[in-house]
Amino acid sequence: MAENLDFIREIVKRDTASGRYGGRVVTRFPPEPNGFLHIGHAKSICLNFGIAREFDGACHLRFDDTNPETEDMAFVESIMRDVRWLGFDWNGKLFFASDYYEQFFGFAVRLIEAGKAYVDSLTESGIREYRGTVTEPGRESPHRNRTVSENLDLFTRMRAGEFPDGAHVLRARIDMAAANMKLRDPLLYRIRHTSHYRTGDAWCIYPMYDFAHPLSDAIEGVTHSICTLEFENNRAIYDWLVETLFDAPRPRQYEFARLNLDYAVMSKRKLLQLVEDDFVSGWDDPRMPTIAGLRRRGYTPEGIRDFAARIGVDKANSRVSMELLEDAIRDDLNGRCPRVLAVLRPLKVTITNLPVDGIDWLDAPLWPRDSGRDGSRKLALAREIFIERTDFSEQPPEGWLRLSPGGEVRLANSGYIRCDEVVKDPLSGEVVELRCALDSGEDNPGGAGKRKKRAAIQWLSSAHAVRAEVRLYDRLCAVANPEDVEEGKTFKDHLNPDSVTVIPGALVEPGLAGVQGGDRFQFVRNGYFVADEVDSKPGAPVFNRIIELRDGYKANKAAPSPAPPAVRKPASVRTIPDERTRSRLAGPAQAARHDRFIATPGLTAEQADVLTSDPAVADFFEAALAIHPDARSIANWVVNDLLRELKGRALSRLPFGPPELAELAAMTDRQAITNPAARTIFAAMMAGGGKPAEIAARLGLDRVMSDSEIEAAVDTALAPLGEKVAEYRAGKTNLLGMFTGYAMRAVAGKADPAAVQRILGEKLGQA
RNA sequence: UGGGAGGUCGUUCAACGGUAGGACAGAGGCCUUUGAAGCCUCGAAUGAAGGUUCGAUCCCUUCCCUCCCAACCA
Repeated sequence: MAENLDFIREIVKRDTASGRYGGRVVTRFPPEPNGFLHIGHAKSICLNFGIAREFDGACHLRFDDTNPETEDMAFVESIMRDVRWLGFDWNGKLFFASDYYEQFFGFAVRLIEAGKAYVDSLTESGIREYRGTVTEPGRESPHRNRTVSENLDLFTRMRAGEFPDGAHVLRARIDMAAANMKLRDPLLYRIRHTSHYRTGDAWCIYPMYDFAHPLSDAIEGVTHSICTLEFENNRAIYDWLVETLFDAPRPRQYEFARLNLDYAVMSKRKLLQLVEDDFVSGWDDPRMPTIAGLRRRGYTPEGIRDFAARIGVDKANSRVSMELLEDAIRDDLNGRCPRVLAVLRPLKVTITNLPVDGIDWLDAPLWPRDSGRDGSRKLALAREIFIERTDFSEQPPEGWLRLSPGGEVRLANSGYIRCDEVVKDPLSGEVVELRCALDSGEDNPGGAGKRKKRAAIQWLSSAHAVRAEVRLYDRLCAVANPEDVEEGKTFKDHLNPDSVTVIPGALVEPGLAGVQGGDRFQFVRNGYFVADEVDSKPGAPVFNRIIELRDGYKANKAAPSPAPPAVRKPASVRTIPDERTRSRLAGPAQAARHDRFIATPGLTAEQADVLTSDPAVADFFEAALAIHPDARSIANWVVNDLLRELKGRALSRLPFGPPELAELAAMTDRQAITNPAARTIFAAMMAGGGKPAEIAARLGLDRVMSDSEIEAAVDTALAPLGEKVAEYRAGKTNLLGMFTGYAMRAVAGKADPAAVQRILGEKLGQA
């Protein structure tokens, strides 16, 4: 397994090690069957199924089908196909939220019976009004305090179909004033007199995502429920439900950043628009970022999985550049595609020194030399051939390695041709034929020098080449971030009008006439191509360009990309305790205390702010200060160390009090213990309480090393680092930090850092 | 403006208090019967300010910036 795990795998690993779920790891991929999967889902699939695979667990495929209005069996099937194609298997763990409807109903009834859910009869807009806003608390619905029996009666009748859509909803009774809007009595059930693609008309009430999802996870024994960032606020509901309805160990939700790709749109809504407006040929159009589209485009599951691995998993919103995907795909294709010749835009070349009827059969390897793979096919070389129109230039730019009037170029797998004559259409002036002479192609060994460096171009005998349709694809969008559109425009205004180029008259080797849909090749110098699954027919091949080859020439000649817009760095702001700070203080007593702290020698204004932000913290500080009257020292402990630990718990539940902290500070200040030792002791106090002096004695931290002891320790630490020490002495002075780290570990907190550094400096100074 | 989550080379991910590293992209070079592939070299970052520490990308504080949340969608 990889050295550096992403934060989710880190959690899974920790849970596995601690036996939290008895060593079980169960993830799930839970799509709603209302559309096609896209590359963003692939990230999630690779994550969920990948974790299951790596930790010897299971990943369930569960269809989150709780909305009868949008879902369909066809989507279920396409999703299953796509997951399998990507190379994952749910091993029979196939589930549908709709199979849990009866259980869901039972859980809802339990919630009602416990007084934790109620039937609300407000209208949709009424509910919205009562919910409040992000800055104002909501108000309780007039129906919030219905009796249990009334709720039960209403809910049962909702199910029985006695009410029209929208008449009632079931809501969790949580907190209408919660700062987290999601917690303001979230809806659990709504009435929908609509047939469901699986349950038909059996139900007319349907559970909401926030209800169905956590329950499904818990029912299936999911351990790690991994979803995208936009569900962070929903986690509170998730936890509330699994905690009130299920026993430990409960599933936990973790969120990661969804994938955004440059030059692509990823939302189902937008993708649907592209299909409906006929901008693309369908969900599997080779330009679509759907799995079906990528498959038809010729992308490989291996390449996509490699891409998913390369982008990693994190919580930072990001937009991955297309190049990363393309590189992963190209990398995979490079190892698996035989090389063949194709001429996309043919230009006739007559080789004047070849006989009219003569044919040379050349042996041409299918794989590049460095691949180590064997295999070849015969290539016919005749008097009339075609080369790529773009491989000839009448007025070649500097550095041109291809053909030009009077110049020569190598024919792939053959010799050199020299362009003796350019034939043009008298009317249009277009070049229609080149008349060239072929020579053996050998350099003059030891002779008048080697030939000039030349390209080796693709070509095809006109009598043997087979016509093929070739489709070249470019990015769908003209801008990197189509989600970010200016006022009055939509993403459709930024679509690339030239995202596909069809070349009906391309030429390929005769061996490609009978390709099967899905066969992939590298057309030398033109890129990787796949025979189209749908349109390619025996005798009439159709190829999609999967991806171009990297092109050093084009890259060189490309216009320099415009400098990214300068990001304005925010001006730095100095913190000054001001009126705003004071207004945050809870009442005049705190304000008075704030004044007093500011006036206390050794305390900074900033510390005074922090100390008074919570009266309990201020109390703690003052109590400790009374025992060890060094304001600076106590404040540092409280502000830096105590506050950090307090993030997870209340001050009242601290396993020690102000006297212990004061004692710790005092011991440190009178140098009875070293600073590092004090920190170790603090950690021990946090873990289990106790007196600092006793802990110090127990851990052997109650004495400070002598210089000779430190020297011995430093020697030991430095011993295996000879190479690094040499580098240091050679001038790599930033290694000092590393040496200090090793040395500090060696003295285990029993030495004064200053002394360690002094001795270290002496040792390192010695040659 | 309430709550939540984020901010490391151009991009993306590492570094879990101890040498800021990889990949993609970029520049230069080697090699080459693919201007491919491969190989080598180089440039390039911790949002800001304070604080704690021998030492801070990492811990504390404040500020700035970005994203998410007020569907009977998921």
